[in-house]
Amino acid sequence: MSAVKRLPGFQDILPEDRVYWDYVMSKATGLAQRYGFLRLDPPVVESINLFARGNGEASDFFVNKEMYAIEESDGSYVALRPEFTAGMVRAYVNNGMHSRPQPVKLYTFGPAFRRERQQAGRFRQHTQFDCEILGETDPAADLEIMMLAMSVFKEIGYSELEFQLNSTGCKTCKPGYVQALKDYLGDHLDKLAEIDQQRLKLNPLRILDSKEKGMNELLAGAPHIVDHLCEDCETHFNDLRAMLEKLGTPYKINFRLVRGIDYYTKTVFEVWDSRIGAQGSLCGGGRYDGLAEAIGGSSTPGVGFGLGIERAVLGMKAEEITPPSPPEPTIFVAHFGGDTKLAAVDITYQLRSAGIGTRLAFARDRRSMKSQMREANKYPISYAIIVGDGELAEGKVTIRPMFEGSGDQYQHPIEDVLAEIQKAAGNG
RNA sequence: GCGGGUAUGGCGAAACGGUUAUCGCGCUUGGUUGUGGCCCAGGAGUUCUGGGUUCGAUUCCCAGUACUCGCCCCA
Repeated sequence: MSAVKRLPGFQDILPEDRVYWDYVMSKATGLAQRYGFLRLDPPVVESINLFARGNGEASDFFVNKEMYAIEESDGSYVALRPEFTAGMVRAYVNNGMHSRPQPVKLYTFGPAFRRERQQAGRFRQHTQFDCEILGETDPAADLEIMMLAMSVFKEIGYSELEFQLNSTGCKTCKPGYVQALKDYLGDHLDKLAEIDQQRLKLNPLRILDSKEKGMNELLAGAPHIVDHLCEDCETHFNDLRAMLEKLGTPYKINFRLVRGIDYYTKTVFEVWDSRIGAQGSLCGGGRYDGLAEAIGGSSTPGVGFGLGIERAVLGMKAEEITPPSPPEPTIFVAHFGGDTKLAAVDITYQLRSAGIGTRLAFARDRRSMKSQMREANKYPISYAIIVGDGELAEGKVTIRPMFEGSGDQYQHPIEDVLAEIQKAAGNG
């Protein structure tokens, strides 16, 4: 029988990779806290309605949107969350967080699921760092979200970062723009790929980020949404730009950056690694002033971003950023079984209780000292404590320094081993 | 759902239409009785599966499967 295999699109995060993850997560957490965000973890599973929201037949929706849906015994559907924002807003609404000081600034970490085919950096289970500011319309909140997103990468050590920025308008001005875009593309139907002709009917904004050939040329003459914004959206956009410029933060207006669903409003942004170019999108976010209402809450403005840890780690490796190594035991305790093993166990737990990382040699029977020392040598051990019959009879153990340029081994009274190691390790 | 690429021991590679398929790393055992890193000797691999071509295939062809990259979708 062949071994059970990991599901396609899912991954095992091995110890060597996990240190990258921990690094990203510690930087992100530290920044979020410094910005005054509080952690809130919504559940992994939510009602399908949270994500489907009146988009016609729910089953079509979650099949089309590659969602992991589970049928309950009463015939209703629940889903593994495909993203965080909806759950965060639901939590805000359900927990009456509008009665807290506004805005409410929240962050979280966790897995999200999309039933999609695997490609570079995209998995069926991916892990996100997510931040939201709820209950605030000030573009300074948009700025805060953007700066927080970029700062995570900056702190990790990314060197060439910039924003791609656009506005997606609001229910007042977006329809007018969509019509203008449709009119323009309708005049050039013959130049549209089949897939884009489909999109023209279903979701014309998506044509803006089409990957079909010739789109750069065709879209060069297309209308830009920033020329179609209503007064409110235009002011918001300009205020945000003024703040970015005040901070000297590089950004490019990218009229092809869009959101197709209508509860998205105003700001849309991505953080790009400008060295990688068009494929360099590291994370994205934006404003969604219509979402709370769409899920049945009272109108609450919101802005946020989600950052995929996998993508951040991939970039770290590309940038050759090495995360710090986790602490490892520096003391090794070797023995020869029998009474020496009992003494070794005792010493090991004395050291561990004192907060000293210690590795005990395992051996069901007597094990050769060569083998034990070879084991110790595989780890960053600075002192080996050897509990031998001879020393034990005299109430002593051997302490053998193992770091480079260390001195000779020596014997030391067993009852004083902890103090001796504390002293030696303090100097070493 | 659609399309491209790749499939050799834990990992990275090599080889050839034909006797026991090679190397490095790693793992593991041992090198006299209680001691690391070097060195030496030994140990572990049905060349993804199933067909086909052939006297004979790991090597050629086909299918399947897996992995991978891209498209669709991206809240």
